[in-house]
Amino acid sequence: MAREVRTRFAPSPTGDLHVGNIRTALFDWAYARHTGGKLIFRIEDTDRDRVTDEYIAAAIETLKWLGINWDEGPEVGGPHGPYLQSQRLDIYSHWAKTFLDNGDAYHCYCSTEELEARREAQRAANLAPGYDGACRNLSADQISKYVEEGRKPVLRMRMPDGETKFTDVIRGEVVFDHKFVPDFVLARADGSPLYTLAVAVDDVLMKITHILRGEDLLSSTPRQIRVYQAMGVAPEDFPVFAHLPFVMGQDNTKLSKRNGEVSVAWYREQGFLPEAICNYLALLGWSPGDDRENISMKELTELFTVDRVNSSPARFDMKKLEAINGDKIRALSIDDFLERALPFVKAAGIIAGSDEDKAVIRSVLPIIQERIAKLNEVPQMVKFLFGEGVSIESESLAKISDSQSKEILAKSVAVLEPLTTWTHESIEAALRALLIDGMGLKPRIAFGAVRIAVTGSHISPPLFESMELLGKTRAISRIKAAI
RNA sequence: GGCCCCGUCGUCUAGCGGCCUAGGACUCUGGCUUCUCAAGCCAGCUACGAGGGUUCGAAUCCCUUCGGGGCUACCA
Repeated sequence: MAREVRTRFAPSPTGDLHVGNIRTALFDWAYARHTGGKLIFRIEDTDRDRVTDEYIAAAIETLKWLGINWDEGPEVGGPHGPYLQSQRLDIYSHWAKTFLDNGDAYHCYCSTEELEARREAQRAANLAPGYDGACRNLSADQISKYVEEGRKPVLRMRMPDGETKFTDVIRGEVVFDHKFVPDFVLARADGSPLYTLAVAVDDVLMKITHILRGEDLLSSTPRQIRVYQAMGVAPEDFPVFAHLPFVMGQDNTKLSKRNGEVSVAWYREQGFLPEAICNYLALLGWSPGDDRENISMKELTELFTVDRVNSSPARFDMKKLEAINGDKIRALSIDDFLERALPFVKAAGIIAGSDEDKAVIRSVLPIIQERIAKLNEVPQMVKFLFGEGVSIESESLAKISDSQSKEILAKSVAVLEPLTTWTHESIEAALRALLIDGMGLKPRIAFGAVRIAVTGSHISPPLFESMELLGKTRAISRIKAAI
């Protein structure tokens, strides 16, 4: 019987979770859900100088917001916890000692300076830089001499001669000659574990069956496998590896803070919908195989398979994200749209949040829904509905300063004031009869003037609907004010 | 430098030997629609990095080359 799939997302939160992390998390999640397996969420915080509690909390919050949930990990717990590596130090110490006792690992007394000097020499000689094995077979005398010098040893894993061969689901068979995989450090001189130790130990102990991660970790796979072997794991129990292609920035290097917006928090603030971000990211390095591009989270779990993941890197394209975001916004029900838009309107200081204010926003949402691509555009579109008067943008003001515009506005007031029913139909009928049929004006000229007077801008939601929502009194007084 | 990964329109991709004079999406350009802006609809531009093979036949397989990226820490 096939083992139950157990994937894991194991970030090292040294900052806000970024787009690349999320793409990985999304694939891990989708694969677990697709197979009916489990997603384990683990925090790799062995380097506590760089990982803070704030970042960890933010990572959890971001994942939840995106709709990525986990079966084991922080908050939910699980049978293989704890899920923060900083709380698993005893476990790593145990294995470090075991490796040392078994001779799989050894103490290395070389200083950082010595190592660096030798690496430089290797590089200069066109050799593969890496640990030269100086401390592999130290005699008792040498060791005591080093100890007397006050040197503190790091724990280094012994890489035997030979090669490591494994099948990456995305890249096929990959082989690394150990000549290019030097003995690597497992634990610092102070005994604290490094990623190389912790990641492998945890994947084994947490019974991870599939490791989907960034391709930058491809070359560290032989080291990880070496640890599995030292732990006594049988080859058939090794996890399956799948190294995901990078998400690249505009300059075609791995997406980072330097070449694009990477923080998911930033995208959230800009008004991108979580389902749009996930949909877009899912399409970066993966496709369902047909021409579908609008994919919900549920559909993703149904369609996602690792063998459909691309091996080549994908460039992040903000334009496409915006297009998808616009589609998702248009697909929202009005109530849902309202809930999502409200925080942006409040943050802009347009409303305080009374039920009355919400009702006004809700009334205008249908006519602006297809006009925005991001939620942060909502405030600008709805603000004309608040306040008695309206301040007219300077650029627009110039367009209604001429005498013809004044005439249009004045006559408009005259036909609007007698109206007994104030609906967009009645308003349009009155204005059309006057300006288009009566005065023979071009609609864009005639309605443009009224639009500026009423909304304060030459760009606005549909005019007649806007006037209806604004109410007769305010609409007319604004027109008068502009004359 | 060494090792590894990657290479289809500007971008994301479909394609896994004939269905490809290479399809879709985003972008861009033009048009239609139209009260502005959008949305929508239609049309157009633009790609198999190069060179060798294998084969009746290659975007698809192999080799070389060029190009891009990653790794090369007591970071992850």
